[in-house]
Amino acid sequence: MQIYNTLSRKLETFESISPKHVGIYVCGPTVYGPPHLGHVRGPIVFDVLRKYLILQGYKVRFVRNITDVGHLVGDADEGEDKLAKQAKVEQLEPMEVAQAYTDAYNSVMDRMNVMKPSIEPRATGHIIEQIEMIQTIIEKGLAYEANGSVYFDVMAYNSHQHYGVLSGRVLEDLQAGAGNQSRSLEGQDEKRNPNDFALWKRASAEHIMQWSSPWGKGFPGWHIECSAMSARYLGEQFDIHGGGMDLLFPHHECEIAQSTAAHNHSPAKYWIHHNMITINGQKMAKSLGNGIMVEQLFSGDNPLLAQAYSPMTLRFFVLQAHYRGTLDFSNDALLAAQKGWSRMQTAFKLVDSLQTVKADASCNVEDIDLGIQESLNDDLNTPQVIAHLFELARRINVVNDGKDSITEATKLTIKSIIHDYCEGVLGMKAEDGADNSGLEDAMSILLELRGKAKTDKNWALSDQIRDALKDKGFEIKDGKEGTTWNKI
RNA sequence: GGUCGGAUGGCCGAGCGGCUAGGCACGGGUCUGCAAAACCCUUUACAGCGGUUCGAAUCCGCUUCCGACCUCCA
Repeated sequence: MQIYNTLSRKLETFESISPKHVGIYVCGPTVYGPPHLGHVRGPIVFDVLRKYLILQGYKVRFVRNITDVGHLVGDADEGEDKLAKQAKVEQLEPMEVAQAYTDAYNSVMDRMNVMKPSIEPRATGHIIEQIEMIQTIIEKGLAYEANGSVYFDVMAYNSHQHYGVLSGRVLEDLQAGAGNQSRSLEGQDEKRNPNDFALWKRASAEHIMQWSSPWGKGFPGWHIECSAMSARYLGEQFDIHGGGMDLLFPHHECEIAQSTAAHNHSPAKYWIHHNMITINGQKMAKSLGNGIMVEQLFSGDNPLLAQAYSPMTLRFFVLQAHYRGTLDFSNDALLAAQKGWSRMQTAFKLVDSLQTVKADASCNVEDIDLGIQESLNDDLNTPQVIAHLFELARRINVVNDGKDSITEATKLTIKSIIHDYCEGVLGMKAEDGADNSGLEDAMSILLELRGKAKTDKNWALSDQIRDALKDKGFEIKDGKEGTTWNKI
């Protein structure tokens, strides 16, 4: 498989560090608010990657953290701890806030059919590991304490290593630009160099979340948690580190610096970054007020939405774009995804009832099977995979209409393509009202009555039944072999 | 100001030197009491200007727009 490595800015052939085992670390959410659309892309993309690796026979350990240590809020909020701030507003304990939003996040992940991480470590549960790692870095002379805080010494590090390998940033540029847009950060004057970043921050008295450390009461810096937890669960060197492009700098750059400082080598072999979801061409951000909560999408309760969309529609929508490009969100785009996914599902449900022939079948499906594998191997090109699946749906329909024929073997291949790639790798599972118990009987009575009305050419009545059922969410279809129904 | 990405048909989105995805919407048809569903057909788009090439949406240069990031804010 070819995969784009941000570290080299090139497509590389994926080779796991140890045979048949893959370690993946993905930066998880900071749980200080309900999940929004932007939170959804990364988990889906890396879920697909994980599932594809599993399909290829790899044993995957997938670690996704929960950041429940609040970090400093930006300029407007006077450096108050994010979680602590929200806690005051809501009159809750910080950990209660973190727990509630962690649950909300995981619930969304479940509904979107994102596999649970193998390990889901919390930052607050790994304070000791973080402190130990900071100590190691200090011992190596690459960090220093100042007034109860510890900073990473970027200049010292850069004299032996390259600070900027990942993001392509040059230290001089950073300094040059620093005066321009940079905010006035607390404790800036304690640093030896403005580029130094915090490993540990001294906590002020009103800071709710704080821990004892060799440097006094405080809390860990933003970047150190991922370094400490990935090393703890995946080792000092692991295969894949994933995250959003917005984390590339400074977060991932700092992770590399910290890990390299502590362990003498770069932590991850492949760095994979997905692009952002935009609304009207702009990144979704709280500060821009254009965020759509995932719950709102599922309920339709947002001015930008004409209706509610299902979790699988969202997933399909995300997968219809390549992970490295931005994806522009709109109601129309979601609607298109919903209709497309629905059509594909309808066709795939037909497979079991397809008639087969012994020989001389006019329809074959090998090319699709191969095409999908090629697309997946080509930097996880899910839009192409979906295009192939639509072609498969088309062929199924043609066979179903009796205009083409397939052998039993082809039918099995079709089933395995759907099973392995659509349900498996893409993680698209059928969505219909599973709870139809008793409904069948009631419905057959209605349809019988309607059938009678039709025989009597009482169109008014038959249409009335059909329309009324449609209002309630049941669609009636008159086919050649009788009438069928399904939940919309 | 610095760094890095983009600009593709009505919309969303692949493609990244020749074979010109896919979905949705639109139009025509088959089927149908009418619908729905399904199938078939139709529609040659790549910001602008130069250049390289037998050949460019794809490579190079310039221009114009747009976006992301720039240190404690996924």
